[in-house]
Amino acid sequence: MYFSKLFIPTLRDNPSDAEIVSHRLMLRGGYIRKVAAGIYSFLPLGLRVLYKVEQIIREEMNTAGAQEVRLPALQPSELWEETGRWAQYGKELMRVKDRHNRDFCLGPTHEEVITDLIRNEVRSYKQLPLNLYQIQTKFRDEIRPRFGLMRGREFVMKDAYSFDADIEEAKATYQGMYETYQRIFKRVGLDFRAVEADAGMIGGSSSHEFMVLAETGEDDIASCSLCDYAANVERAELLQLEGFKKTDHEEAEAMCAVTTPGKKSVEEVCEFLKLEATALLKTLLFLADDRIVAVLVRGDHEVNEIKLRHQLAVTELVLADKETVKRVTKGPSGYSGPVALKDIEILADYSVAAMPAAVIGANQKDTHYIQAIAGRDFNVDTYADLRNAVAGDSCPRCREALVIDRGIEVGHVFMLGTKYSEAMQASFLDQNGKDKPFVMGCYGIGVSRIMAAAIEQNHDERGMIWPISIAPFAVEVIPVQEKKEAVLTAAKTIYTALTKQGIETLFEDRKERAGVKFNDADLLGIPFQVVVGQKNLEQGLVELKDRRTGEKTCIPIDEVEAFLLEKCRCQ
RNA sequence: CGGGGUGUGGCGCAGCCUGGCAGCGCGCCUGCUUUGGGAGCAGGAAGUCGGAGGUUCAAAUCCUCUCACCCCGACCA
Repeated sequence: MYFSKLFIPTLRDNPSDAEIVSHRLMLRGGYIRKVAAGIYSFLPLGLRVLYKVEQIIREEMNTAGAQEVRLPALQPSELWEETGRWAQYGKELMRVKDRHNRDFCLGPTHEEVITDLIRNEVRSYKQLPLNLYQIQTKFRDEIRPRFGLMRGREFVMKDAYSFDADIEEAKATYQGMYETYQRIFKRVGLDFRAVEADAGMIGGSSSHEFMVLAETGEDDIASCSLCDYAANVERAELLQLEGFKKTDHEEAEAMCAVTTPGKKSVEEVCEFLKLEATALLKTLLFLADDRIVAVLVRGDHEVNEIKLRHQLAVTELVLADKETVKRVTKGPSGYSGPVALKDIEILADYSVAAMPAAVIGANQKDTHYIQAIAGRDFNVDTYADLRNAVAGDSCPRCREALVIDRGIEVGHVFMLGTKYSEAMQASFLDQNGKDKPFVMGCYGIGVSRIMAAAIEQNHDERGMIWPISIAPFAVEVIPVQEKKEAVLTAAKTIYTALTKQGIETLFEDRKERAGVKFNDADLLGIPFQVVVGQKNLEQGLVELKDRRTGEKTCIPIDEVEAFLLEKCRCQ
């Protein structure tokens, strides 16, 4: 392709509304343009990358025996009512009405539609197993779309759904998809890690996320420094600490009140009392379905609402508002503590049991208690794993220390079981003529997010550096001093030869100065640049630049083709 | 949803406090020169100052409302 013919509107300055590097570079390089918050147009270069990623996914999914379909983005509310998710999905679901005032939504995911399809068409175990996938635009009205393609309201996703006759087969399918995902992300050229995850809104029994390691990631991943355990922190199980002996209440000092004027937050109280956050106990009130519970965690820990939700077996869980706090604790918010909470259930994280004596809120303005001891000064109904893992916590497998990394979720596989098939009465007849619900799995990949993740992991101060498997072009041929007939002819010859070899090549034919071409080439991040210039050409040489290493080598002009063929093949 | 910030030619910004001809850099168009890392000179086109209302002789500037976008948070006491 000729550069001058392609629509590549590059920008010299950084756009003011792009913060993270992938967003900035995609805008600058003319890959995408914003239409509204979280909604983007893909320009020719961006679309080429998107297609590259899609193609890799297709090839691997097909190899794994999955079949591509295309389900509608526009979906009737009835299907969602069947699973209860019309109500459950909340504001994130983009809802629309047709002219007859009937409710529809723009699909954020397709469990309902696919299950409806299968229950209508599949009757017998002989038609199983079945694994269908699609690559399609999804719609989610995110609370806060951000970071360009990272979290959009409209984005491209590959979603697959598997149907098996029993749990064992479904597990094998799940395992197969897990391995397929490993291959996909490897081919795409990402440094990633598969981690245990919570199933969230999709539901199901087990799930794994595929995380691209990057500082700008929105998730925290806990992984063991010794064994291969890795999990999203919202999922990572924490063990009850062993070997702790409860302080002898008789010998311990009695609890007493101290004045802490205006000190509400953990930091303020710590600073005022000259204590570490580990000596404090936070008391949080939650509205869990229709009851109120109190949760205690150490000052430096955070309550994990997902774990709490599982522990309480409730669907709705929100932190209590200030009014509720006042009513229940009879004290102002900021000074809540467990002592006076006689009538409500009190849960505490395992780590609380290991605290000898703690500072707690006194349910009175400007007052905290010190030397408070669980079991003596206040009651704890249940100890459980209720907090997020932090660096240094023990690995649940081998007890070594966990480390925390940031990650971008690019894939997620779920073992759904019969959640959707039962809710929607999707069943088949087994060998014995018995009616059984399908055992399902579902498998998602954020296709457009992969683009962003790839840039987050592959860039320098000059621009993007695409892995060759998803680069919009493999090679860019750049003639300089192109007024000279020989230079232009030589460059064109190389371009034609490379293209003939099936190497996707961009020909920089613009009438720009060399500096402009070089800078734009580096910005666009095409893996190899072939620079054709007068001086080298006189000696039968051209310059080859590796965008990643910045290394420049002069090679004989008639070896360029073979050289690049080799490079493109082995990368 | 709460907090903070920003809207001025295509892009990046100044001007606003203290009201008085709408500016700068880059880009764009024409011409000449230049040509291996974002050229020089000359000429030129291009802006309802996010929108609505108000105050005023006069509003980008002051007031009110509103919309959009970005960042932080998601009630972590």
